[in-house]
Amino acid sequence: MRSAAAGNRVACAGEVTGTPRGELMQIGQVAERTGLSLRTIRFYEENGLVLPTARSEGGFRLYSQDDVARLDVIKRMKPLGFSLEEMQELLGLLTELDSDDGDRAQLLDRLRMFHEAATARVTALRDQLAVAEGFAGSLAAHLDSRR
Amino acid sequence: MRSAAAGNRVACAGEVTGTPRGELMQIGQVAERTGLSLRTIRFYEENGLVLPTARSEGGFRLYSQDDVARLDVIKRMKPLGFSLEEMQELLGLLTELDSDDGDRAQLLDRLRMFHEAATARVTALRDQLAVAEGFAGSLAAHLDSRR
DNA sequence: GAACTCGTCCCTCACGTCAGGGTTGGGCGA
DNA sequence: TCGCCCAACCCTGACGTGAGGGACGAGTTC
Repeated sequence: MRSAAAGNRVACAGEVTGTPRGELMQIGQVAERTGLSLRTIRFYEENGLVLPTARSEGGFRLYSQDDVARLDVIKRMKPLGFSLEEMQELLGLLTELDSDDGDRAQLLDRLRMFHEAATARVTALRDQLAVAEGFAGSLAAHLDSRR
Repeated sequence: MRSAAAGNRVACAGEVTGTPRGELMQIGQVAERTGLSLRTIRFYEENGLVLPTARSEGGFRLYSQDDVARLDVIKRMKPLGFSLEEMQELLGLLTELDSDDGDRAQLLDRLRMFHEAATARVTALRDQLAVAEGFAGSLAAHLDSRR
């Protein structure tokens, strides 16, 4: 299905491979880079998580390198089981901290709460892992005894 | 919410604590024991995972010790991310193996496949945990540097 | 009569999937 | 050089799914 060769953009002079910095890419390329599905990327936009930097004349979404970075952050957050709403808040928090304009102390406080939630989720994940390992082990035991 | 004290069954003579073996309990007690919600237990029944051993005259679900054991198995499977359908199959498999009647070799083969799937899910969980730890760590780093 | 349970209904979340149509840009004929 | 075609890509909108959550009015049990 995915025919990578049939790109509709000819390589410019000096361009070696992939998309050069400063260029915008459309959703398919972003999906390839991030490993997210088109639907997922659009869904994140619907929910205000990552808005494409631009749109083409005809309405195609055009993403910058920064947009892709945001998507990567989301991808790294996912195993923590945060809701989209929480991810949105955290993303906003991080960009606000980068461009210092808000109430620094309050921002850091909120960030600390996220960190607490994250570590809590990590221990929950560890517990889940232990249960999972236990179950897999008991399956193995069943197999051994019934051989 | 969960009022443990308000049991609607009076203790019989000779009964010290909890529900004695051989007795049936209704859904609330089962929920307490398993840590599953009433809704979840009913949902599992709807999907053929755990049917109550009996019903009261008036239609209350009545569960045996074995039923509770099945629910516990499900609870232990959950972190592996199996679907309800898969859990149903695995439960059936196990009971078929206990009461030996079917094609033993084939049953064991299917069990082996479950074991493989389980170990695969375990490694996936480990990966997720690693990502989660990484993210939590980067949050901590952010906090440190912005202090 | 208080606590418990029943079945039924709609709600949520994070997407998947389908349908039907529009856009992009290279290539080709004229 | 202009126009058109075509494949590949993309759009919106709507409905479906999995695993339950929550509420409700009525019935049951003790």
